[in-house]
Amino acid sequence: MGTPEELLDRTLLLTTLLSADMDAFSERTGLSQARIHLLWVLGAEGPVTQRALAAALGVTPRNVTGLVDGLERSGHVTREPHPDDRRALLVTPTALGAEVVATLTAGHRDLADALFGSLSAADRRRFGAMLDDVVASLVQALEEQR
Amino acid sequence: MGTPEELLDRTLLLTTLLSADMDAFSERTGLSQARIHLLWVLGAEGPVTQRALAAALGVTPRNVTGLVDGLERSGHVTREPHPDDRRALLVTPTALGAEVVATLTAGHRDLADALFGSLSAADRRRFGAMLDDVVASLVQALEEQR
DNA sequence: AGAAAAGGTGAAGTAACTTCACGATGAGGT
DNA sequence: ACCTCATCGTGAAGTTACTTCACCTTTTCT
Repeated sequence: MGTPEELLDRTLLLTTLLSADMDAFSERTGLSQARIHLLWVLGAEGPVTQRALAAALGVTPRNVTGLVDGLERSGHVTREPHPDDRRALLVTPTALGAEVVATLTAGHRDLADALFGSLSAADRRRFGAMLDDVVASLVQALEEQR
Repeated sequence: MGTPEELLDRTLLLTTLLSADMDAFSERTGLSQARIHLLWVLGAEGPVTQRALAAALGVTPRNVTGLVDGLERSGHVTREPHPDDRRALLVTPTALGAEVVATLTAGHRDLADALFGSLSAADRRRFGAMLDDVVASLVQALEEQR
């Protein structure tokens, strides 16, 4: 109990569970992970160009075209002309899209409370500090192997 | 600093980084995530039927057929007849496949050490305990919302 | 022996990705 | 003004990971 590998496995278990949580949301809304992710970014950044979305999502611009196509069909976003640049389009959430975003952020908050709300402030600080260390180690490990 | 939401965000960052690490491995080996996952299970369980793989991976048996097709083409596994059941096939790693599995488990160990090796035993225990609590909370949250 | 269940695959379809080519617009230098 | 070059989005074509449904073969159960 408490070996590095056990900790890693438990962390990986956590990631699978988190992804299960997202899948549940996905099922409830009928939206794919990719489209939810796009809406999430849209909620954080407000109306943006597809190019910006591609950068934020880490995918090619061409792929964003397809995702926006789907979200437009399902009535979650619209493509508005960019006021200053006639090449660009501003992807904008509709009322329905904004509603999903609101549900999304509410779910995020609820999940955070469910997971960490019961911890004492001191424990949260300790956990956060350790998490930071782990993240830093991981970033370093990633850079080294490249 | 240290609010539940910040902790969740940092945890999500950790999952992103872990997935980046897997992507890096994927790139190095030229194998997709799905095929690596299959090989990983194969490494843990030894030669098994496709049915068993489907259950372990949480996908349909039909999908496993396709994944094994790919791994067979790339020379990582073979389909051996099952000694007791002529319907079934035993997916078996080749020498190349076994090598990838070995690299995989070595990478897993190295990553665990890189992330948690520098922590004191007491810290590891504390972190593990908190991780357990968080996982338990998450499991409960998942059950409630269903 | 006969029915039902289990193992694997063909066929067909969806979604998320990619690269490459191309048309339209914007921006900078001369 | 003009030409070049970068940038925004999309059509075309292809890959991979998935799904469901139908089907054949073999095992298992009564």
